[in-house]
Amino acid sequence: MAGDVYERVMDLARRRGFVWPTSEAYGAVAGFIDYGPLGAMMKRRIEDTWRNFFVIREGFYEIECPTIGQEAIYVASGHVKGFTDKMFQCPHCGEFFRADHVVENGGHCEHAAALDEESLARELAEIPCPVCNETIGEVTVFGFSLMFRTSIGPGSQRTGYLRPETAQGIFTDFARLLRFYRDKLPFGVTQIGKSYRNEISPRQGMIRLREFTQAEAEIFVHPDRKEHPDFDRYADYRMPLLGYPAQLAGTGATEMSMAEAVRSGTVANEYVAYYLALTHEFLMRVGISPDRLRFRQHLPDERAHYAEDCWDAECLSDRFGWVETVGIADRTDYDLRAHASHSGEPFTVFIQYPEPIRRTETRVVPRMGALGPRFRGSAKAIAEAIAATDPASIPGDGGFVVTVGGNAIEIGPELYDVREVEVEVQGEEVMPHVIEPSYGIDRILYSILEHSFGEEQLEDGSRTVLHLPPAIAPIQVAVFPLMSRDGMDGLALEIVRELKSSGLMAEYDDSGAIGRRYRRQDEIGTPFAVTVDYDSLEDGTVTLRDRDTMRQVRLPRSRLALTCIELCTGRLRFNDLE
RNA sequence: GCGAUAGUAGUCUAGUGGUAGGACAGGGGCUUCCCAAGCCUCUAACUCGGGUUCGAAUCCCGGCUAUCGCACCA
Repeated sequence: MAGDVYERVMDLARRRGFVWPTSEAYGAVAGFIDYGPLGAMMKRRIEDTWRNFFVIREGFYEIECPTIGQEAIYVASGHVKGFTDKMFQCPHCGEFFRADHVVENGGHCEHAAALDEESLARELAEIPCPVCNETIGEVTVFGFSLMFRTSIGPGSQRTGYLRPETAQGIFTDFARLLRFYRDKLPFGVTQIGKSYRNEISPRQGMIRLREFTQAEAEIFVHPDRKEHPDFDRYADYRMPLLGYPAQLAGTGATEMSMAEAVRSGTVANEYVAYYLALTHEFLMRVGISPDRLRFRQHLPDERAHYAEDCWDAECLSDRFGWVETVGIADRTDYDLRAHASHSGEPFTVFIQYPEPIRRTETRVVPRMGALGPRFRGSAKAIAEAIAATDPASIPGDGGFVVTVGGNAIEIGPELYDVREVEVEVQGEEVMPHVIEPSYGIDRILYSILEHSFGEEQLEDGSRTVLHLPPAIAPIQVAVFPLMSRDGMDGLALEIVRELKSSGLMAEYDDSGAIGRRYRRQDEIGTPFAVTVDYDSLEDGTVTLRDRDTMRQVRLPRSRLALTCIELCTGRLRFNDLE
């Protein structure tokens, strides 16, 4: 068969209804895909497995925010400014360039990224084009935003953006989420949904999409307590880690336990290590092959300046090489701090001390008995101003001036006392740090297809198989009558109904020879096939066939549904039945 | 985005300025059958738009998509 693995996998995906180009009736659009019947089913199963890990097991409730957000959110998050490239087109040769890069390389300016469009255009006028070498001359510099922009409501009064990541919804809901979790750290919140990036030139199939699905968890932790309360679960979990020193030295990944990884400083803290291991377990569960999976630490210049540590789970693709499918970062308090300063809301948690801290402070205490008669209605405001005065700023002779309502008021020593006061501090406001595991569902789904894709030579011919885990396979059980006569078809249909009512996705097929039907199901990854034959009519047994080994066992129909459920949930393996 | 190349049933492919053919897949039947068997039969295509021409799937221009190279990839 022609083509590389990517081509053969995508051909299968199109033909059998996993993924195809969008809106082909009008010509497809690059960077957008449609999930067909089997793909949508498989994607949902991946998402449900993810929910099982993060929502059910970790207890991080899922929320759902709009995909359109008002401009202020993305001004605060830095996307409006940082997610834009200033570009221009050479009027002579038509090439597009990053304006700041050309200006910097032209030697005219050292920090061109800080210049506005007009200044960049002025600088560019004198510079030769890097491609055609003509002096650029008069040119327009425009911002190319990777965010899709839209307007909210009639009259285009309000700018909105399609979210470039799901995370911001969780950050902007922080105060309500904190209350939901009853004001305690740590807590985690998840969201699965579409995000949008207007990529300049998306050309890697499902790998770089303009609309894609993210599954993100934001875990809010105390900045000084990055020991994971459940770290024991993964302390001895071993997996290969490719830290940045190893990348710089050109050595390979080192296998180590998570406890060792934290102890040796390879991974910054227990939280990051915990989610590295959880991610490893998750990816294997959904069908990523462990020998085509690695965890790579970001190099210091690759990492965002605020991130304390950042790792990517990368899946090996035959065509694309190592593809980033999951990012796990300790983002510190960067996001919450940004939203706090832009919104004016606190974005902090009040952490009560185990014991209140008592200390003595020197305070200026107003004498209300003297202030009241003298200042009457203004006395309260003046007393507050006096109390707020720093005792150290009061000159030796005792008099000072406070400003209340724009009026300077002379305060004599008879109006206040300076004395030692005992104060009790119950706790402090803390801005949590954020641990963020962020999963690219589309890339994971593609990687699973590629990793599970097999073309096998058999004694008589060949077969194409997707070795999908049963929990991910779109269809779990196929049911065939050996022949569609003598009541075998009726019995098979009855079995399909029974399996479906047990919650399994079952499919009936009586078309063509039995071998052909097995092949059809192999190709879409259906893990199990049930065949109804003449014996079934006699004694009520059926055969159950395993996709990967092509072996069969015979079992009574009465045990079929439960057996299939146990096989699909992994409580039972097929060779336990043999 | 720029440049090069390409686009024929679901898939692969033949063809060429004058009737678009095959294989596989798919549907219906026959066969009665446990790993793509056989026979009959049916469905189904020239990427889209414009131009040249008596006539265009074929030649020209443009769009779209794909592949490759360049640029881009927070």
